[in-house]
Amino acid sequence: MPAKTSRSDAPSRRRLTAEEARARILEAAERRLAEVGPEGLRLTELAAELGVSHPAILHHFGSREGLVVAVVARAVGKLGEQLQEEIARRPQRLEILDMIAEFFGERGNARLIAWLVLSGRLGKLPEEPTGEPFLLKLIEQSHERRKAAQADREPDFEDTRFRSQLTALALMGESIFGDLIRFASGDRTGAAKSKDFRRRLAKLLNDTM
Amino acid sequence: MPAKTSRSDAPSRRRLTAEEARARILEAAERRLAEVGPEGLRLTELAAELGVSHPAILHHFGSREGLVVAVVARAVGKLGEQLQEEIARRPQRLEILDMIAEFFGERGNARLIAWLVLSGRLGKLPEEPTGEPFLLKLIEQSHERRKAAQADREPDFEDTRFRSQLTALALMGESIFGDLIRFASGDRTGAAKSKDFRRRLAKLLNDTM
DNA sequence: AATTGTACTTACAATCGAGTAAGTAACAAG
DNA sequence: CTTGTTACTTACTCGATTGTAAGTACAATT
Repeated sequence: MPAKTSRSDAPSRRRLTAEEARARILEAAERRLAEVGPEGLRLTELAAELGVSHPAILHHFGSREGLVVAVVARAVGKLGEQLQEEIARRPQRLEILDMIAEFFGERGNARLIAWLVLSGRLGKLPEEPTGEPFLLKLIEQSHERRKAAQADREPDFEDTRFRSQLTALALMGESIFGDLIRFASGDRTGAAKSKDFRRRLAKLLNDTM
Repeated sequence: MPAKTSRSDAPSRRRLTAEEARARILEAAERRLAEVGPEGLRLTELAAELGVSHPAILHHFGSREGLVVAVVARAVGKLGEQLQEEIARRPQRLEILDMIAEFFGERGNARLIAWLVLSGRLGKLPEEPTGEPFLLKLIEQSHERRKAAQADREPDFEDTRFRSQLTALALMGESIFGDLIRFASGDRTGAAKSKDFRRRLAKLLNDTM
């Protein structure tokens, strides 16, 4: 007899709308994914954390992989939005770096992206999940600023793009490998050193602007 | 009845020394690890690739995790050695970058390191697997060169260290996220662009030396 | 109030992968 | 040749994990 007719201690079960349930699951899954990666995600574990049974998750996402895909789609969307939004404020260089670093580091986004790239879920052609080149606007804005700063010799756009790519790669790298590289360099580790790295990077970029 | 008494078609089985066998397994495991990561490594799969049964691997390494640890230990050792060795040649800046990039990229070492960091097998205190700060010598050498290049104003060692860290982080980041970032920047992808990135990075570092 | 849709449950099947038990044969040493 | 060691095999156990089947209860609609 599968599923008892009635549970004696049932305190009138709560029932979420599909949207609410999906959102709750996505959020928890995203957190977990940044920690353990797409291979490490366990449905039973996630379900326990949410206080539901694991088939509930399967009910909403069809399969484990379906859940992962959904998380990625949402994360990529959020990344674009947040970046746009914050950049609209046109902050100073170091401020931008701190912002991006915060986005990458503290919220575990660099880890998530790294997991996805390594597991082949992101960055492979046909590039579907990545969507549009959402960094391009940021680079264009940066280029405008450079042009304004030095009216005499026109800066090369390709150079601006390179500098933006360098920034992105350095910050992503820093948020993942930062302490490892510092240790290997006989340096001290930790958040203060991370901040120091950003300050020096901002200075280097400003000096050669 | 476990294990038949004799195989009719047995063509006099080859038998490797423990050392040979371990080396063979380590090499294959390292390659696989860079591809699928420590969670993705399957003993049966690896064994099939090597043409042995999977308990043979367990015989030499005790457990799956034991194999992973052995691979990491060997990889870290090799990294230090190779780096030392190549640096002893005192090549030019771009040459160094290409060399490191080749080490990171083509041989999948950045991927391997990334997997290990993400899965918490590398970079955690107490830093045992990392050993000594093997980048320090490289940085010191770089600093000597800077001092020689400009006898007038003495360069700051911390600045040299920063520049080395930036280089390492940028190159590791590039070898993993390079194409993703380029795509997001509306740039073209591929090895040529990767090379171009290195050229620009070398130029930036030389110009601000 | 009856009906219908669906969010969610328990129980189960099926698979897959690490690790074990026991035996076999290759090689070295006496 | 005999004997001991050990590299390696086959056959298996056990646990973990994804997915399914079937049923239950909550909530909206009529």
